[in-house]
Amino acid sequence: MKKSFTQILMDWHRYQNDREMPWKGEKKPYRIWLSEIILQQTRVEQGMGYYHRFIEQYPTIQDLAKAPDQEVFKLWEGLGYYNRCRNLLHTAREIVHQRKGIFPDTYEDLLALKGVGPYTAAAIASFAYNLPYAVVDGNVFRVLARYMGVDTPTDSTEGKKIFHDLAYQMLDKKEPALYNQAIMDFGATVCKPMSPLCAACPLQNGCAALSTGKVNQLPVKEKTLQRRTRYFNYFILEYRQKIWVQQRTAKDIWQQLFEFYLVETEKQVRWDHSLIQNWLRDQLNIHEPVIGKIAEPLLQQLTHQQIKGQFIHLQLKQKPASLKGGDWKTVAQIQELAFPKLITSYLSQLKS
DNA sequence: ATCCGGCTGT
DNA sequence: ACAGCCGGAT
Repeated sequence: MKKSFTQILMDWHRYQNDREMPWKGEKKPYRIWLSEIILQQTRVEQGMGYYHRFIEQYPTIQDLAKAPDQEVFKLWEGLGYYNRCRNLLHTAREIVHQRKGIFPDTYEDLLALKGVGPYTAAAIASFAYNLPYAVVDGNVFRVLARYMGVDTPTDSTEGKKIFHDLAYQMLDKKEPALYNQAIMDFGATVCKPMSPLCAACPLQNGCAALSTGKVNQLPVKEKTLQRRTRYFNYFILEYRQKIWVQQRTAKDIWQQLFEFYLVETEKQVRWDHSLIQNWLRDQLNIHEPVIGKIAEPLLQQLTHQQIKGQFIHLQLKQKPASLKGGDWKTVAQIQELAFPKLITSYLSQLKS
């Protein structure tokens, strides 16, 4: 009897999969949920350290729920997609306060949690409770698209349905947790996006893409994202050992993170002393600033935008009355706040 | 220097 | 349908 896709995958997982992750085999829903939220849009290697720090600092969901926002954001700093952090806190508090700390244990209830979509609900349902839900993530799209030779775009409405149906069809209904882990690990280590290991692949015999030479063309995506460029000019305003910072609250990138005084411009500005002086005088009524370092612009690539960030250090002789919405903080206070990567990487390169 | 991969909320 | 980050690979 020929072995099925599912059986081959399960055998590979059992005998050849040596990918280790700290949450593998984990059964506590809190830990599984936490690891899945951290791993959304994030590589395992990058998320690992964050996972350990979160578990150490917040061993239970009660610990997380009672933590101050700012502390959690600081721990999340650098991971990106800061909405995930907001949703993480929201959901922790909801579970503790509305559900007596008891984690939901059905797919529908999991899906209703903020920050939990179909993928994460299926992951928690299967890993924590061994319920028969198939995860559909980028790995699953890739493995199924190649093995089955499906060229329907994965980001189309039709494609989503096709791949969900296929994923459920292939799921090992008796061992959903093991199967889901198997297919994702397989996609990550064998059926990789670039240079997949087809020669050593246990599924090579039945692979449609391999036999038609289309491995490198699958999976298909229909949308190519558009990027716009924005210019963020940060004035690092210093007055008596304190620096002015504000929290980002607008409906924009980096919500709830902190930043220095921001001047956003349409185009690259070539800042020189007279331009800076005029700008400060006209916009903030600041006179006779001591202009320090004018750093080279830094690039930050976001999902749909490219940020060109420039930092300019200024020491002020008087406290400007016209600054609104922010605060003067000491360096020690600033270290407690979470900043976007653009800013933390600028600050860290300052020291070195 | 540029490209690529990775889910959820509105 | 579209917007949100970062690191590693190329």
